[in-house]
Amino acid sequence: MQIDLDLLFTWGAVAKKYQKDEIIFYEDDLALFFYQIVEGSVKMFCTNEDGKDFTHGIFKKGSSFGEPPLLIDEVYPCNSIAMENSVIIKISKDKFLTIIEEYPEINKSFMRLLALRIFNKTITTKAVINQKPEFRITAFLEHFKKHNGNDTGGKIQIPYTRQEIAEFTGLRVETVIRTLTQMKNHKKVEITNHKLFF
Amino acid sequence: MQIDLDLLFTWGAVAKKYQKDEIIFYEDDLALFFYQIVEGSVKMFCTNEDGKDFTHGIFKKGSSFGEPPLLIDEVYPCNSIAMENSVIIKISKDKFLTIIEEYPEINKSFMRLLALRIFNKTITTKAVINQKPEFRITAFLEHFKKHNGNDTGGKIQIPYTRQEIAEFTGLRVETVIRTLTQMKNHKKVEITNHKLFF
DNA sequence: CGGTTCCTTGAGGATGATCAACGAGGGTGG
DNA sequence: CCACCCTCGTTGATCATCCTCAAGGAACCG
Repeated sequence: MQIDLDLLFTWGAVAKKYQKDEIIFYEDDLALFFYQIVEGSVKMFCTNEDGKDFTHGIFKKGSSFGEPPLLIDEVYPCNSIAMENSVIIKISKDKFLTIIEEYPEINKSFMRLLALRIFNKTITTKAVINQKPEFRITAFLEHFKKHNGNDTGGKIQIPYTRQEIAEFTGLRVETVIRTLTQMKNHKKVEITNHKLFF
Repeated sequence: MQIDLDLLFTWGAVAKKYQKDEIIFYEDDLALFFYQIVEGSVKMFCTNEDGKDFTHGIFKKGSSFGEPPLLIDEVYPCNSIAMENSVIIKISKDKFLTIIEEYPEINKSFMRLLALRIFNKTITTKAVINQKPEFRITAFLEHFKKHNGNDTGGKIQIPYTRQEIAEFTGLRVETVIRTLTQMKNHKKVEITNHKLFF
């Protein structure tokens, strides 16, 4: 979703700069603000006791993130971090809740956004529950392509490192590498100069 | 969420009986109706190519289910099945969308429901991504207790079979059994007469 | 060209899945 | 009341595979 910036500022929002790798909020923080990315990108992730990160999602310019806990007086279930130098607009929970009550169009598109998130999480869960690495990776690649692909049907480059793919799929780097090598041999992906195409 | 039954009937909803184990909708069906349980309970699940089921959620009397695809013109990502003889009220997508536009209170509580679903799915994903069976099972048990527990802090009986726990956690029955036995030895659960307490 | 980050490979081990078999309980019908 | 069946719980042995640890190579950038 994208709420108009002027509208947000009218309601008292402020923009804040975050450096690359700066944490925006931590897991277990109480949710107090609505965040929308003006410039840059943000990753939501959590770390388990083994020190292994899992990426719940990446949000780009124009997207909001971390809204669900606002509506149910909950704490954040994961951390969020700026993946590059970013500008993020924030507005207090109360004002955000007022905005989605006052503007029917925003209300509708926000509701659709939530529905889409649930839908995507269901798909992700289906993929991640599957033990086979190739299946998980393929699901991730398809999801990426669906949301970022040109519709020509041709292969597109995947702009993530093996480590990042590992964090998206809940696998280890080495497993990702070995699985991608197999997939390359089976012509399911292309790898040129270590760059991955799907 | 619970929409008032009279209201739903006023808008043209109809109630339908489903036998135990009857499928309500299939994965990949286009979403055309809003469903709310009047009597009985419903499971959303999907089956992977190994024939292993994963349970995405169980919905009880008073709950609605399968709403997200309605809002985004999508197909269902999983199947739904009546877990017992049930009565379910259904109303067309268009009428449902009108209702949530017309009634601010319903709109708000529906939005909160969606937010809660996202929140819970995030928690579930965190648990399921963790390879350790004990962690996954504990997360499941805690989730169950949180939503069904008396607040006395005492142990409650878990009304699911080992197979059902396996389907909730993405593990195999034998693994669930062995893990539960270990947890019993470590006093993390109680097992009396094969009944499980947490 | 030195450092950093990312990619790759190999060997070994841990562990969950799989397969097979049996036990336990509850309900039903004779 | 008992025999039977059906579902659920349990156990053991074996297998497949992902993770782990360790090492080195390739690309990129100042």
